[in-house]
Amino acid sequence: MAPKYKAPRGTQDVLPQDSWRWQRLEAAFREVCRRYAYREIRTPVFEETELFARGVGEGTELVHKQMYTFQDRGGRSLTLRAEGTAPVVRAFLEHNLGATGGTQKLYYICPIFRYERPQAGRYRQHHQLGVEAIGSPGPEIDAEVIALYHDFLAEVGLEGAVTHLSSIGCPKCRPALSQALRDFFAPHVSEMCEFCRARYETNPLRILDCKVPHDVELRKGAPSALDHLCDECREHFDGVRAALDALDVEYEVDPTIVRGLDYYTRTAFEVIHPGLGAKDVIMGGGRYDGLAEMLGGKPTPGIGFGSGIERLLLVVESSAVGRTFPCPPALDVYVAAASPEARVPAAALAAELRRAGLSADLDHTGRSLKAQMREAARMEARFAALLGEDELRGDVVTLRDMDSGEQEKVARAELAARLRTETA
RNA sequence: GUGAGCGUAGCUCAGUGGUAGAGCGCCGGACUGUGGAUCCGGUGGUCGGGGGUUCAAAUCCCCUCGCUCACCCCA
Repeated sequence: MAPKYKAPRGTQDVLPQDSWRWQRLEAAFREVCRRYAYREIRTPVFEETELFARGVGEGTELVHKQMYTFQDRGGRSLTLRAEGTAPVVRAFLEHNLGATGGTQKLYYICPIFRYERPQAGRYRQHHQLGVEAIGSPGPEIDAEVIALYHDFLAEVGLEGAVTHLSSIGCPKCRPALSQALRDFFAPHVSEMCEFCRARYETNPLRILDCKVPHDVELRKGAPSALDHLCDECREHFDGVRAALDALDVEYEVDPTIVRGLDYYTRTAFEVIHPGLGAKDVIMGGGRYDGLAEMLGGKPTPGIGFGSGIERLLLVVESSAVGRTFPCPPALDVYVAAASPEARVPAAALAAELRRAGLSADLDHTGRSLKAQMREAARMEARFAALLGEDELRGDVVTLRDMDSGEQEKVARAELAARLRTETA
């Protein structure tokens, strides 16, 4: 016990017995992105600190105290990717991806770093899969992005997720909403929980997101974010709803949705999956029409989402989907040496089978035949190929079906072809 | 950043002042060339780390690190 080194706090190793789930999830996402014609973008794992500070917002919790920031040897301030959208928009601007006109549709699967206290479904290094559609202001693209995610969940086989949709307005209509909320809550400030009293000052929208029962009571009849949208934002929101209906995407209108990053405008959405403790949001996203301009580019609308892979896997493992996920790949054949003299020929046989496209393994530690057979069973090998004195003399192998226990002698020259048909 | 619970074998855990244990796993044997069943044997721990109290500490006290959950916030 007490090994000298452990993975840093809030990070984790994905071990071989788990990594196949990651691969399965990522493959499903790539497949759905392919159908929707989103193409992968890979950005650096660190960026100039300024990118996040500017793009995400100086006053946000994320920038204020959650960034992994360091100085490199040249004195530059760099920050591990704290969030998925700003780097993608930076790359979009840097390489002038908008030059071709139309919408740039991009997806990513990458690690995200935030200095937070870890808990269920929250890590200092976690991984997100997400998309960004840059260049289109219309509500149709908002609906497409949400539909893509729904199709992804269907591809994974996950049920029970609920999409919450709202609009948080634009810089033109948001001040009116904040003022309306302050007016409404002003008589009740002293009754509210300590956090909501702070929210009243900093961001009254967040009072709508509070879970304290008394505060939930207080906000009955409170102004809704959706009631104070300007005409353009209202029209856009209605357009998103109409497009979602046309695409047959189910959702709930939820005006309590709040965004933690400054760049969000208009459409905001979250996908919730219940039964995972306090962290039940598996996907969050929205529109960011002002971001490109904030980063020094020309005004370019955009929308996207990020979804936490660790949380998705938590949901998958606690639901029936775990059973529908394909099992880890079984081994085609385990080559067992019945005697020390057979070990080198066994290695040669394994190499031959591998070159024929089969997955084959064998013992490298000189264990007994019994132990080799145990290992074959543990690895869920479809077949075991036994090689001993008799087999070497007759240029054959004893082929054992690990499920039925039946075995027979097969000419070595025919083994690969035989196994290929049996395991096809 | 705040609060609570927990750190004993690879895993799950028992042991609350007196020689560190069980089950599972792993290795071997019964079956001298054959897995998943059974039985037998074996391997395995600076009891998270440091300091203190005591004749004696896994056990009591202090500090520290880590894990877990919750708050804040978020994927």
